[in-house]
Amino acid sequence: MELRHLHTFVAVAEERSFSRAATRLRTAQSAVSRTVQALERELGGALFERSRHHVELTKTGRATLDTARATLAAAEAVRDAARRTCPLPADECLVETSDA
Amino acid sequence: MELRHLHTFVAVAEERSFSRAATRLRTAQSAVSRTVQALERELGGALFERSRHHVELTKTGRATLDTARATLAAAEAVRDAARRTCPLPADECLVETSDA
DNA sequence: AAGGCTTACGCCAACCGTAACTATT
DNA sequence: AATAGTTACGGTTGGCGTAAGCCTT
Repeated sequence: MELRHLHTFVAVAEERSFSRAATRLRTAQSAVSRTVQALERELGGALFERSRHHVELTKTGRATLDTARATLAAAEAVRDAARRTCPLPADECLVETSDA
Repeated sequence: MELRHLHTFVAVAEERSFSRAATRLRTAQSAVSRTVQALERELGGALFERSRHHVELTKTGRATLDTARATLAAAEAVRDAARRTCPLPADECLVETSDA
């Protein structure tokens, strides 16, 4: 499981559409389809019900969505924490931030 | 940024050693080195001070460690949520978990 | 000189986009 | 028949392991 998978999953869940998610993510529909499939395989359960009317979350999908969002938010917190400590563009911090 | 990066970062931080982290992660030292470098580049700041005595966290590294752990825990929560809803080995849930 | 982090190199696996296919409305 | 998701295919990218390099102790 990677953040990329979760990002894609959340996009599809919110758009309730693979194609709209692809547009939002600026990628091809096939990539979205494959990424969701990979995640479903890894988690051992379908996340979306594709057949009947349109795309909707399965029970597993609904149970997973909140934690997926929380994970993405946590990842953003990592970026923020780093940025807060080292707000420079790059080089000076990369060479040495050192300690207090 | 991917979960793989964070996993490696946390391992190095806990072992305070790239080589021991590599052993723990069952991978080569060079892979650990490259992964940490990639994360540092993306976050825009060094996470470890490698030169003086041994390997130790920089200020940025310390600020980032907790959120990195939280992200990994959140990712585990995703797995747990899915497993809880769909506790089967695979196929039945993959075909259709459906809703209530 | 030995241990440990980094860089170079070659290989392999994974991802992506295009395009063809299938199914549903 | 048109829209939407999946599968196939070829190309590119990225990560890993081995091995050589470099620096510190």
